[in-house]
Amino acid sequence: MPAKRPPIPLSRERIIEAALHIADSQGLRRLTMRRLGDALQVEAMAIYHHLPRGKDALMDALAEHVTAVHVEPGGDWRETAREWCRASRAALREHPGVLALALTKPPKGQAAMAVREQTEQLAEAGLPDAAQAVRALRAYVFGAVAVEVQQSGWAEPAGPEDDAEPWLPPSRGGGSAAADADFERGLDALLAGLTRS
Amino acid sequence: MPAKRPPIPLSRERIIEAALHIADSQGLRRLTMRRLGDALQVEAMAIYHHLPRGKDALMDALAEHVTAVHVEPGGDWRETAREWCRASRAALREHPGVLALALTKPPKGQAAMAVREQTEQLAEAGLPDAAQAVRALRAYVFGAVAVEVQQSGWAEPAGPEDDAEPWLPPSRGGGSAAADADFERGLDALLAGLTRS
DNA sequence: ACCTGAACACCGTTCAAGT
DNA sequence: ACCTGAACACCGTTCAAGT
Repeated sequence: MPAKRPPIPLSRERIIEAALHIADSQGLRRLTMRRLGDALQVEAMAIYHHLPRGKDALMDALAEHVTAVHVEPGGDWRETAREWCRASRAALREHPGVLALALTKPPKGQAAMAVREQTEQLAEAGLPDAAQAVRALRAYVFGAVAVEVQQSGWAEPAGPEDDAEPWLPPSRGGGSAAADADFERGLDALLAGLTRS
Repeated sequence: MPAKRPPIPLSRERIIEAALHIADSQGLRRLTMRRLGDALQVEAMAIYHHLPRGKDALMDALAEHVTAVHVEPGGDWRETAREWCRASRAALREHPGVLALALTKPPKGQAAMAVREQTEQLAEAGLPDAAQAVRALRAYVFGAVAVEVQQSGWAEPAGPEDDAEPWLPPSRGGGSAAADADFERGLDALLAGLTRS
């Protein structure tokens, strides 16, 4: 007989990881407490022990996970801003399944802290209205990733056959290299605009 | 006794209207076929007669409704683009409850047609790479509205007391006038960037 | 043609109970 | 402390039936 599954203790981190996998591979609408329990080899009710507010808490945690990024402030404010935007874009693109949450839920917890951190870094580096700049940068990243993911064809039928991969290589409707170039070009333009305001 | 309710025939339009009202006032997660039926004075199952693919079709229709905008092409391409962006922003802001769908679902039907129309108008007006410009403009609007709605505090607790209003006046975290000015300023910068590329 | 009733499989969440 | 079983109210969707 197979060795009895070693009962790895459940944890917030393991739950979030499994939830991201389901959301990215099957879509947010198929992310279910019961399915999540199955993926974790546990009854759905066990999850409530680690996320007391249940599914709402899970959704919040997913948005937070994909949206709480950090960078070290090297170079001038322009370069710091660039790194923030690149890191944010990468985090969002990695988990298209929860993009809707990330773009829609106001930042809480770690995510709110990351926004404050970003604002302070830019202000310290000498940018006059850092709060407004951060809003503009966040908006830029959000919009760019939204159209990239739309164009990639994620959220389409896809059928229940394909299950394992986190997501197909984003090489459709223009390809990743072109998307990268577009992103950097738009980012440069935005940074130029922020300077002379 | 009260006059027997006049049986206004159900229709796709009435269904979508009622669904938008529920989503905007109570959130997408509370938009339910049964609740939607109640709002329309009809059993939930009647809806399937007008939206054969059920809830998926409803979600598609909501995204389409809030995303399929049209403008008449007056002035140069810059002014046409501006009008597209203003109209898109207005449509998205009017229905924060379905913003997640609008930013996330690839355009279909009327929405896809609107994108094509916009591209053609800009190309006809002499813009070299109109397709790329439309992507950039859509991204700009999406991102701007996403942070505006996040900042407005929509999607917060709000409780089930407040039910009637479509949405509170967007006068929080900076106010609508400041948001309008930010939007126009960013739009000008983007249009300038599109010119010299 | 349009709507309803009953039924089915599946949800989120609670609570007492097990270990 | 951590997980389970059973239960409850609610969900999407089907299908045969009513008018």
